[in-house]
Amino acid sequence: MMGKLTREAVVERALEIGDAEGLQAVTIRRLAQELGVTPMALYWHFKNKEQLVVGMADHLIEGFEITPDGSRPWREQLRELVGRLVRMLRRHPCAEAVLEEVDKMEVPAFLRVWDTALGLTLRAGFGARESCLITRYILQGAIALAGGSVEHRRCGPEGHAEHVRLKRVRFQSLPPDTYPNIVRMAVPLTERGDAELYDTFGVDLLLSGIESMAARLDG
Amino acid sequence: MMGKLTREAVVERALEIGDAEGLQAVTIRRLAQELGVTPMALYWHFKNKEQLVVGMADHLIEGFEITPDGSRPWREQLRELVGRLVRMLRRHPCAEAVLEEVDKMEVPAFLRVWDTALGLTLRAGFGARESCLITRYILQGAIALAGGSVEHRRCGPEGHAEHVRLKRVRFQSLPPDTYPNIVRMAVPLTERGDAELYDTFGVDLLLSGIESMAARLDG
DNA sequence: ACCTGAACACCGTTCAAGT
DNA sequence: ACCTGAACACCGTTCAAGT
Repeated sequence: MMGKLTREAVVERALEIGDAEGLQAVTIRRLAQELGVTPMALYWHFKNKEQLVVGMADHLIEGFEITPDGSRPWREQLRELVGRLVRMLRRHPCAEAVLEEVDKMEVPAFLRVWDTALGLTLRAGFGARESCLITRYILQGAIALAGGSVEHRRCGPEGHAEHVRLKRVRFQSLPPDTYPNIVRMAVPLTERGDAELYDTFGVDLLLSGIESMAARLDG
Repeated sequence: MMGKLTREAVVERALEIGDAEGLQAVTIRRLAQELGVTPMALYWHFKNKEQLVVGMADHLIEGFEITPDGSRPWREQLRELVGRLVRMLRRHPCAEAVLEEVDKMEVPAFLRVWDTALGLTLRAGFGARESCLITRYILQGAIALAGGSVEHRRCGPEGHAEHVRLKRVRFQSLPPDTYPNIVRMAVPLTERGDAELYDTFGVDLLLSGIESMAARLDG
């Protein structure tokens, strides 16, 4: 057809489908059909479906351009790293699912982020085992937190609004004596467009845990 | 066969398979076969596979027995809640996958936990929107953190040890100039048996973030 | 109420073959 | 090197039918 079937083109198409309809809609056969090609053609470029998802993850994280800088404070750099992760996760509705499904050890770009985060926490004065736990905490935490702020854009913005309304109604019609807070807070629970809160309060929340643990080290 | 095919029996068998071989091994057909029954028999007890996974999630969280107690400090109660979540997640290797796949709104036991957490953060003085974000952060964070401390027990403890060794070798054989910290920390990165660190330092990490944000409210 | 049998529409993947 | 065709073993699910 038009142009060549390249690895990158496949991955980008997969991300489009995933962002629009959820990762479960990304299927070898569906992907092949949309690319005007036979399903088996994809097996030339990817060993199997798992490697395709690895490719998607790598494409999402690639280009974060983290430059470890010994002169800047570690908090600042860690915050920047987390901020980029969070923003990417909100741009791509399927990113959370991709990063959960994938074996992160197979994703070069993720390993780079991880390595940078490790370097920063070690510099903060944490021990080896604590640093491992902290980096896992912060990366997974960022994914979980930012992922929660995203609804799959199944059918454009109007479908999204409808989806929110439906969810709210379901919360409100729960038995109020067993779920008093959820029923009462149905509105704020379903408000998600609120990107600002995630970028400030959310990232603060993630990092302040680490910072207060670091303060205990110094004290 | 022996005994009746009950909803609970199906869910428990599904959890056994999931813990032993991973959630992707939990299949309607496989489950039916192990229960000595036709695949379609399961559709009498569950509307579809999604509802089966909901049942698994509910069974995992059920019986947490969270009793909101106005006289105890919120930090303490929140810590207890998170501790129970973390311990359950380590007992059940497939719990993380189950809780990620499922729509948590459909899981009554999870809604109870969520409601309790909401009540506690509201009592701590956070606003409605902040409380929603914090409870999402702490529940998702606990899942992510504890889930990371678990390897699927594919083939007993000896297979597990072999799996860890293999992972370590893969870390060590990465290019050291692009992943210096990961290569250097290959050993602590792959040590996971270390339950104690997760139960103490890990939970501290999660909660100290919230506590320091709460301190800013008072200050 | 509880379960079976046969069928449908979908998967991922292999393997030999084409150009 | 890059793609196709046919086939295999597996899914979840429906629907009519049995007891």
